[in-house]
Amino acid sequence: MADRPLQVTVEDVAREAGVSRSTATRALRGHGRIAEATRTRVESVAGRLGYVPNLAASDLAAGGTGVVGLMLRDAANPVYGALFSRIEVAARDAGLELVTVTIGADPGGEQQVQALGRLLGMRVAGLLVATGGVDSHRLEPFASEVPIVRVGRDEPSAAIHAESYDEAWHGGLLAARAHELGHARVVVLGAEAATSFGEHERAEALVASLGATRVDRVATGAAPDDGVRDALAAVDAGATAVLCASDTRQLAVLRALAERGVDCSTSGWDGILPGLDLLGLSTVRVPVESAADAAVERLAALLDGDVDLPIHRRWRGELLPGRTLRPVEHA
Amino acid sequence: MADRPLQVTVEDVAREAGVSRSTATRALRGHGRIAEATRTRVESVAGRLGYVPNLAASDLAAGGTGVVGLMLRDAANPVYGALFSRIEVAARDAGLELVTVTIGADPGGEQQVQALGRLLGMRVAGLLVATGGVDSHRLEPFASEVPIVRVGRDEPSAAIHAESYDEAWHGGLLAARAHELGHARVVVLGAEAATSFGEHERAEALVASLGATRVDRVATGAAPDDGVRDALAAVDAGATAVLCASDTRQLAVLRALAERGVDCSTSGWDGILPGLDLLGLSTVRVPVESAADAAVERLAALLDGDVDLPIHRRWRGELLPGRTLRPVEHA
DNA sequence: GTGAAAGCGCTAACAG
DNA sequence: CTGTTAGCGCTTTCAC
Repeated sequence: MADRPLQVTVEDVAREAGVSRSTATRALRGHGRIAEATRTRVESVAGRLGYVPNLAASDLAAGGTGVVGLMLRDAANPVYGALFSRIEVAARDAGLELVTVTIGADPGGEQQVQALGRLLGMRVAGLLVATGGVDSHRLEPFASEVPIVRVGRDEPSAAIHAESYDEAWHGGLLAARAHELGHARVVVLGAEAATSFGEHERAEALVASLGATRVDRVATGAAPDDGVRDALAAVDAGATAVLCASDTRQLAVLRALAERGVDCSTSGWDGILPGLDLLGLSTVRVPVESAADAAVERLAALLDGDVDLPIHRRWRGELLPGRTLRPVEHA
Repeated sequence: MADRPLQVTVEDVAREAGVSRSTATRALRGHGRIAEATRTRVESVAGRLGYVPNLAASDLAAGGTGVVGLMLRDAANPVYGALFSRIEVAARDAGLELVTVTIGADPGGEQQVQALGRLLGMRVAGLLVATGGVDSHRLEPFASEVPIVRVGRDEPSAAIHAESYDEAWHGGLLAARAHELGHARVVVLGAEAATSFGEHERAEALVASLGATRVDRVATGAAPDDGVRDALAAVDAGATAVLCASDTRQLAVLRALAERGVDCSTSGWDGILPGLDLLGLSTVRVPVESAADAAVERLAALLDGDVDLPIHRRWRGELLPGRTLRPVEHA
C-alpha cells in the first residue's frame, strides 16, 4: 500500500497498471466494455496502492449521488434510537446508502438549516426526515427536485410524503382504557406545542378522546419532570390518573409518586423502553417499525420513479395495558 | 426562488448579481476582501434564487472537507444512543460538523468496509469510531493521513487514538460488591468474544476480579435471552447471583426469574437505561459522557495540530448499588 | 476494448 | 476590491 493511500488517484492507478485513466475508471466501476484481464489487473493495482476513490470528484463528474440523507432527532431518546436503527436496517435491505445528520432540540433554528443545507449540498438522491424539528416550509421548495419522506410525524405539506403514526387513534385507545377503568377525572401531562409538537399533538388527542371526563391539562417544557409538581397537585385535588404524552414523563411521575408515597394511576406513550414490561408501564406501543419500513420502501420506490401511494399514511400501534393504569378504587 | 433551486450555480448567482464568479464565491464564503455592498447584494441574490452550494464541487476544489465522520453501531441500544447523542452535542459545541454512517451487527464484514470507504472517500477531516465492529487493521493504514479516534472501546493499535472505558476497574467494582454481599458462587453471563468483544471483555474482567469466588461462566450469542436458561440452571445448582455483562441481559434474567418465581440476585452493566432506578437495577454506570467529550475534544485538538495526550485513555464510571444485587440470605 | 478530451461546480492564487 | 485563470479527481461521450 502506498504511504499515503488517500492521495492515490485513478491517474496513479492507471499509470501503474499501464492503461489510460478512462480505462482504469471503467475497470473500477465495472461499467462499459472492458477486458477481463485488464479489469483484474487494474483492480489489483488499486488494491495494492490502497486507492480510495474521491467521492467529491466522482459525484461531481457523475452529476449526483446515490446516497440518501437522513435527518434525525437526538438519539438519546430510545424512541428515536429505535427509529434510527430500523431505518438503517431497512435502507440497507433496500440497497440504499444512508448518511445521517442529527439535529438537537433547536426547533426552527440554525441547526436544521445547516443540516438540511449539508444534505442538499451533497446532492443526495433522496431525503428522509425523522425529526419534528424541521419545518415543512424549509423542505417544500426542494420537494420537486428530490423526493422527501417524513417519518414518524404528520406532514402538513401535500408536496412532501409522510409515514406517520395515527396519534389520534392512539389517544382514543388510552382514553377508552382510562374510561373503562373508571377514571372520571384525570390529568393530561405533555409538552406545549412550541416545545415538542409531537407531545402536544398527543396530549390534544387524549383530551379530545376523553370526552366527558374531567381533564386537567398540564402543558410543560421539555424536561421530563417539568410539570410533575402541577400534575401531583391535581392528583391531590382529586384526579385519579396522570396520563402522560411520553413514557419518559411517565417515569418522572412514577418517581415523584414513589417519593411522596402517593398512589395514583399513570399511563405513558411510546412503548419502546426496554424493561417497560418489568415496570408494568401502561402505555401505547407506537409502530416505529412499520413507519420506518414504509418510509424507506416509499423512498426507494420514488427513486425508481414509481409512485402510487397516497402521499400521507398513518400507522397504528397497540395498547400495552400494563399495571400502572389501574381501576379506580371506590371509597 | 428559482423553479429548480438545486440547479442554481454560483455562476447563476454571479450573473444575476452582476459580478464575476470568484467575487460571488468570496461574498458567499466571506473570505478575502469584499465590499460590504457587494456581499449583501450577492447574498440576497443567492437567497432569492435558493442557491445551495454543491459540496462535491467545493470540497473538490478546496481539496478536502471540514466534516468529521462518525462510524456508529446500531442505535437501538440505549447505550449507543446515549453515546451518539453526546458525541453529536460535543461536536457541535466544538464547531465540528458530523456525518454519521452506521454499521449493523456484521463484525469484520462488508458493511464496515463500505462504511469506512464512504467516509474516507468523502475525505473527511477526521474520524470517530464508536463501534467495536471495525477492526483496527482496517483503520490503521489511514491513521497517518487522517486523525482517528476510537471511542468507547479499547484500541489495540498504537497508531489510533482512543477514549475508552476502564472495564477492568468496573469489573472490580462489581466483583467487590458481590463479595461484600456474601456471594460465594455466582454466574457470569455475557457474550462470547466473537459475538460482542465488549461484553466478552467485561465478563472476563468480572471473572478476573472475582478471585476465589466460584464462577459459572455462561458465554452466549447476541440475543439478550441467550444463555438465560443456563444461568438459571446454575442458580438452581447453588449460585446466588447472576452477574450480567449488560443491562439488557440483566432484564432478560429478571424476566425469567419473575416468570419462574425464583428469587436471585442479579447485576448488569451500562447504567444508561431510563427508569433503571425504578427497577432498582444494580449495575455500573459507564462514563459515556466523559469518553464522548474527550474523544471529540481530542479530535478537535488533532485537527488543530495539537497533540500531547497519551494516545489511549480510559474513563471510570461508578457503581449503582440498586436493589437487584442483595445480600445472600443464610439459611 | 481502449484512449483522448471535455467538462461537473467550485476555489484559490494571481494580476489588475 | 474584483476579474481572470487554472485546476481539484473523476466520468463520459466520442473516435480509434
